[in-house]
Amino acid sequence: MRIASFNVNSVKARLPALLAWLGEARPDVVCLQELKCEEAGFPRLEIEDAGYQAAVVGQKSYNGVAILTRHSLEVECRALPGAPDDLQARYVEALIGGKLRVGGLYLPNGNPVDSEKFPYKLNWMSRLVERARELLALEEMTVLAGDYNVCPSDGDVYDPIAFANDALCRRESRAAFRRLLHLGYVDGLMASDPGPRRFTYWDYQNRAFERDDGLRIDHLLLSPQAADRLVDAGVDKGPRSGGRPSDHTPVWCELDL
DNA sequence: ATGGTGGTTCGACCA
Repeated sequence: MRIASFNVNSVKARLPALLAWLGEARPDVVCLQELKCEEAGFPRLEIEDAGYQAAVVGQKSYNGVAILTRHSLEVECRALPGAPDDLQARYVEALIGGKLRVGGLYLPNGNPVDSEKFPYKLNWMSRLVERARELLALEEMTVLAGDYNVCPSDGDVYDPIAFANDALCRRESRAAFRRLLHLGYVDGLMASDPGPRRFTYWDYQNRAFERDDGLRIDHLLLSPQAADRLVDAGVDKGPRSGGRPSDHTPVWCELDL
């Protein structure tokens, strides 16, 4: 079972590239972020023609997440618990094939750090830690996949000094990410394929991709039951290399179920 | 020193 996360930066603008990648990579499950459309505008027919069911949580213009799968799909959750007045479309959770739980998330960016956006990010992360704790108690195979907007360490940043005060690298952001690891979740890519410069995002500006000036901010966190089944993981730079790319590229892992 | 990219949406915000 291959599970991937892909921030598409508009599912409509990325539809040809997304369909091409689904056809080549044929993942069993894909978590998408930054759909930038409401559920009614999601290209459901085209995705279904490619062989995927979709659980979609959207909003106009910003954010938006989905879980696509070639297997059975039961939606468990359409928002992160703990803030019923938070209408930002950033979390969706589903049971895949009746045996794998997948949470797809788009964590707030948090910049600039002196605005209300940074405390919103930290509050969102606290709620994610609580949900992750609840899920751990179920003792299921679970994957929390998405754009975390956190570089866990300086090795995940092409220029750590320039990003030292960025919301993606701040001590508070990294501490909250580590709380997920301390609960017992495993960083799938680091467990299977560690090493420097495993970036998943490159800015559109300054030829960042060509220079490999990137960040590792897209992550797959595995519950112990899922981590015990981990056989491989990687970053697929193909979609970032093609025409009209997203600024992110997919990260994936394979579980032996 | 400035602006540099791209998406949504049509001025400005977000990343």
